[in-house]
Amino acid sequence: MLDINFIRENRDTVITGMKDKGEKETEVVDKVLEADQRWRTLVTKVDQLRSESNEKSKEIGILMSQGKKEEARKLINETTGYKADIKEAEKETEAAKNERDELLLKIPNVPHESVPVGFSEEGNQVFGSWGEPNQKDGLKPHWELADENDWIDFERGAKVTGAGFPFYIGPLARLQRALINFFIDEALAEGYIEIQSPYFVNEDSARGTGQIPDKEDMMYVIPRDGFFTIPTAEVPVTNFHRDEIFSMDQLPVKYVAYTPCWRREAGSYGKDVRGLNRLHQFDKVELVKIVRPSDSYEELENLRSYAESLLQKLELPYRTLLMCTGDMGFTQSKKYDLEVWSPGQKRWLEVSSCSNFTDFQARRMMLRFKNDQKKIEILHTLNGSGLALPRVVAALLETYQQADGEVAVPEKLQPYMGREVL
RNA sequence: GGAGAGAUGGCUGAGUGGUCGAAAGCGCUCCCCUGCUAAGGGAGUAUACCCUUAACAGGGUAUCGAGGGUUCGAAUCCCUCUCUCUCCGCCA
Repeated sequence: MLDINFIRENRDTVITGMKDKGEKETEVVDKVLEADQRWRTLVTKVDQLRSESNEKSKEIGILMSQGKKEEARKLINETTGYKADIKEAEKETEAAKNERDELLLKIPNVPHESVPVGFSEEGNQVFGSWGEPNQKDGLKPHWELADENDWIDFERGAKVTGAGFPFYIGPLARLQRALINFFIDEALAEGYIEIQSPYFVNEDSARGTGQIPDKEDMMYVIPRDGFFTIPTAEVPVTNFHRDEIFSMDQLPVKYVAYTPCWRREAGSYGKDVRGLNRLHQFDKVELVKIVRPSDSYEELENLRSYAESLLQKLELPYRTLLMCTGDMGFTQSKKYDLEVWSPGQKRWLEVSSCSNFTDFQARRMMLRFKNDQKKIEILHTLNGSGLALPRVVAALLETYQQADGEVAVPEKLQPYMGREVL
């Protein structure tokens, strides 16, 4: 959610930002401003009425305590009319506020000036790359390797739950556990605090990080209890500090959290969803930062390069994309995607997405801090995957497959696996 | 799942219809005093929003778990919900 005062003062910037993100209905900006103006006028009116009414009530109180019943009664009769007036004005105010807030939720975060303008994948810029993508023919895709060795069971997963809910068996189950531990240990060495979160969240939390109303359909719902299964640890972990005010010495806050993630992925199909490329349940180690506004873009670069370092340590070639305005999310101001090379499929697979949300999430969550002048300010939030497991596993299997049919274990993972081949 | 108790400011804790955004204590900040330390004295110390102001600041409204109701007036009375604690049951 953007600051209404920011919109008032930067109407054109907001509209340009919306257009750059591919949002057509930019007239909401003026509608918001209109509703806000109406609300302000009404608030002033309500406050005025309440003030008068309070004044009279206070007088009545004084008269009563002095035993002047008759005068008090007279005043009570005069005051009765306020009730209806206030109620009426409150109703209008509430309506205007709701209208304003609903419209406000439809306005996306403004892209940072360093973000390239573009409206599709083509607009993304290759920010950097590492390693040499293996273009050799004849390398097997991970699903073949997994199938030949009975490492992943998609069919039984489909029987037990549904498509996109695979079982991992034997060495592959262990490989996932090794990756989780490896990722968490690396983050701890970088000063992140490990945190374990609930896997279900309530509606307020989903709203806080912006899954509602923008991306409601991505989440599984548990209607009886009003819960959503988390699509990413970002949701519970960022909401952890909802409604809190930090002091300067508590910042920045850095968390690393491993959780499963559930995504409905409605509308996905084709070769994109083959094997481990796209699942309804997957494991991810997530990094969340809560930082001072002045530091957030620098922190984004740190986050990006940290995520990159993980792929380097696993010796998996990758490239980093700076996402263009149109391919970034509703809530982000700047975003990098890390894509690992999949030699068996000869394509890039997204394994991490590092984003700066500036104050967009924090405002809705009332996530604030007291600055040097003891003034309250909204914080900035960031997050990034460090990393998402399935595609790392896919790239790893395909990259480390050997002529003899075995799959080697990357050196850094060997202590976690206790062996050199899977 | 059954029975009971409770929810007040950073913390502890008073307050059962009127000048209560809320006593007191603790903590914290600033000042004074004291050659260090300890003790003492004074002032201050929630959040959101609206209005006025270039700004400093000032005025107003709301908030005592949440929402609704009664009343001229609610922390205080009524209803609903949530959460916490104790006991019983069940259980990884």
